[in-house]
Amino acid sequence: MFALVDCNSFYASCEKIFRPDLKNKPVVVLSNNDGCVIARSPEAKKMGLIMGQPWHEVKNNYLNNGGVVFSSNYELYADISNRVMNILMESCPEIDIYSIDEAFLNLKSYEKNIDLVRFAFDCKRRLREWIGIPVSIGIAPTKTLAKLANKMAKDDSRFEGVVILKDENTIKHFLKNINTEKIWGIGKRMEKNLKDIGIDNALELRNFNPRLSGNNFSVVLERTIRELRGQACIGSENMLEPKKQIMVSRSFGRSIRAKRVLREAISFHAGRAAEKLRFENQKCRTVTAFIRSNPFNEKVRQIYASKFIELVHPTNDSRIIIKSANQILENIYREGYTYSKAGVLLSNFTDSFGYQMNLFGKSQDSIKSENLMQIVDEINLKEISRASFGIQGFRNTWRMKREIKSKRYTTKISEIPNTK
DNA sequence: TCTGGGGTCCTAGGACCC
DNA sequence: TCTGGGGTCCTAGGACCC
Repeated sequence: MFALVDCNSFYASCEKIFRPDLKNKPVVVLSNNDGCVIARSPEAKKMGLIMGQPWHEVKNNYLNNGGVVFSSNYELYADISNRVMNILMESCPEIDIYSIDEAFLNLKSYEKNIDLVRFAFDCKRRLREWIGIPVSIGIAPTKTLAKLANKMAKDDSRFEGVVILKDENTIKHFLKNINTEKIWGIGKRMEKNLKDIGIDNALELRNFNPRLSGNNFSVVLERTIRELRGQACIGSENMLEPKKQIMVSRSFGRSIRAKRVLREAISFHAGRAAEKLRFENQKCRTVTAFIRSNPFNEKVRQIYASKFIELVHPTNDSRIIIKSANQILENIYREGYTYSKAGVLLSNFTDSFGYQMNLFGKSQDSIKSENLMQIVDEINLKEISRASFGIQGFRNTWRMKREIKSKRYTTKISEIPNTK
């Protein structure tokens, strides 16, 4: 059996922890640039706000009706997430952290010896009392079913946040009332394809044999079907798996035309990406950069330009990565367009300990590079100051908007809540 | 005026090889 | 007039996820 523990309206709940005055009030959290709504407290959901809705469309109405809003504060959310995961790990060491706000617990080794209902409510209570985060828990024989059980726990208050799907008949009865699009792994596209051949709910999908149909369905769908039948196909992934790509991209606070400003933004993102790469103990061989116009603005001429560079030697040196990204920019930049976003993607990793060196081992250059990067990282990590590279610029005219951010209550000594 | 960011996996099709 | 068969590897792009 797997348990899926999922935090309710995670970002909004994080904001409420340190603001008891916001209890029972609608709270939403916005994406970068204060662009759209990405988390809504139950009260905000009731007001009809939709996930991903552009903020400017709802702003006035929402605020006039007493709604409270925050820019995203990822430092806070990451820290709260760690605390949640640590507590879960104490309940069940075999944990698979799936995202910032949810984790699968593999209960296989001791499900026979514990009362699942009690286990679930204990977890829930602990997270609520010790951290202040409300969660929903779904337990079922496979991850896909646990996901569905979780959704049910969340949507129907009668279950008090916990749903356990165990015996065959309950599962069948339950699946009959689930639309296919609600299933983990079935998106808009697949839902339509299934509808075209007459499959509308999860039970029908469960009884479907994709191999017998003339349509081309991929192995992904077959896996989902088997999972619905109770056959676990999505195992416990090793959470320590290294990343395969690192992306840093941002929309600009305003539209940009000048190459000079793009250069700063691209350099900044490249530097950030290199930093992340070093923390992963990896080196990359491919650097990709892109710039694009605003796809939502029909009035401007559209452009999406991207290219990549293959490096001869794998690296995580900020200087090389920044330089490569700028070479790409020189290449892809076209005058006369208005740009709204830029980004850098690193890929093709080798871990930074073992890779093919030249005949005579490490060159002086690479030792110097490693030492320099280490010092840069230390300065930034300890917040002694901020070490950056000249080309990354100081003007920051492209920086994003983040006007209503809460404090870093748990990670910054000067921002600790003050209750006087 | 104002519409996020960061990932993974899979597949088709091209290049290349014997 | 006639022009094989089978394989691997890589990449771009699609679909999906939170």
